[in-house]
Amino acid sequence: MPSIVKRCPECGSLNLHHNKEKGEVICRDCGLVIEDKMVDFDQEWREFDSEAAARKRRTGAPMTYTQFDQGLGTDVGRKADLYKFGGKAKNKFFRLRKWQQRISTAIERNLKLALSELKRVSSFLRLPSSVEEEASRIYTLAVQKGLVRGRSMESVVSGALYAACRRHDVPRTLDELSEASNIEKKEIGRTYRFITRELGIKILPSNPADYIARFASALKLTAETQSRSVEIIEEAQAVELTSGRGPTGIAAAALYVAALINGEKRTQREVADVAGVTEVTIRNRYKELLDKLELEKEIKKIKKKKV
DNA sequence: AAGACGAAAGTGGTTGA
DNA sequence: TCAACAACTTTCGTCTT
Repeated sequence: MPSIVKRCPECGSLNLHHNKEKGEVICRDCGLVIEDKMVDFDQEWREFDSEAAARKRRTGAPMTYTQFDQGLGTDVGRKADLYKFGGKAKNKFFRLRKWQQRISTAIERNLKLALSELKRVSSFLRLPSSVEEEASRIYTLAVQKGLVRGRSMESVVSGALYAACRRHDVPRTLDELSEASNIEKKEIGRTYRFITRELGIKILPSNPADYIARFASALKLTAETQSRSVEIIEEAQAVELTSGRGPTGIAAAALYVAALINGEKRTQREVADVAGVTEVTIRNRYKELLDKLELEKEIKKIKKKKV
């Protein structure tokens, strides 16, 4: 596996975790995020072994959904699209394909615009190309199913991006999407729910720990605090403290506590701002954490030290 | 004076009759 | 379709550092 970074600059460890989906390299020993905006080295496309034909076709430049005319046009509805659909949806898909050929020019126009908007937003958020690719694919499917009708193109783009982020465990908050696209948070959430439902895309609730690296670096917290807060989240999950709660709130509270314990206190306000939740939510989660976990002693220890 | 705390009322979405 | 409900927010007064 090609990698630019060989050693953790913080602790010198060679035990690095290269997460290509997130575009991050993390040191397994000290938790330092060494590179979080790296290039994605992988092929953007996976081979699906059920599709021998698709493999044959795949010579020359890689097909990509981020370019409206490459592999699209009258060729929309390639078999690779079907890999996540069942038999019922397949028939539908073939019908749509026929349709598609008739109105392909209109769709091409739409896609051209939409995909450039998608690129703009995704580069604003510095998303890895795998996510951009996925979002393009989702958007393309949405257009083919006519889901954009009655909705603004931009909001569907944002919804597709949000869904792609979630699928790749590289979650961005709705606030971030909203800031990047100038679409209201509500609207993005609405279209996100709509298109994932209509396209039958299953998305698991995101893991609070996925937010830690980003929040922590925004708050300039040390690697120890980071890994500490991930531990806290894991403990909390073990006691079922996390289900049904907003993942960002949990991440924020864990980070807040970890910072407190490690003597790098940040105010609730600061943490709340980067996590996109309110102080109240942090307090609530924080209180639950103290109740259920054995953290009170540690915090008291810190307090005594100060006095 | 700033930060932390918590009560109360409001919001938008989900669920179940 | 509507009401109950959970999670979260906003707002605001009070306590702590």
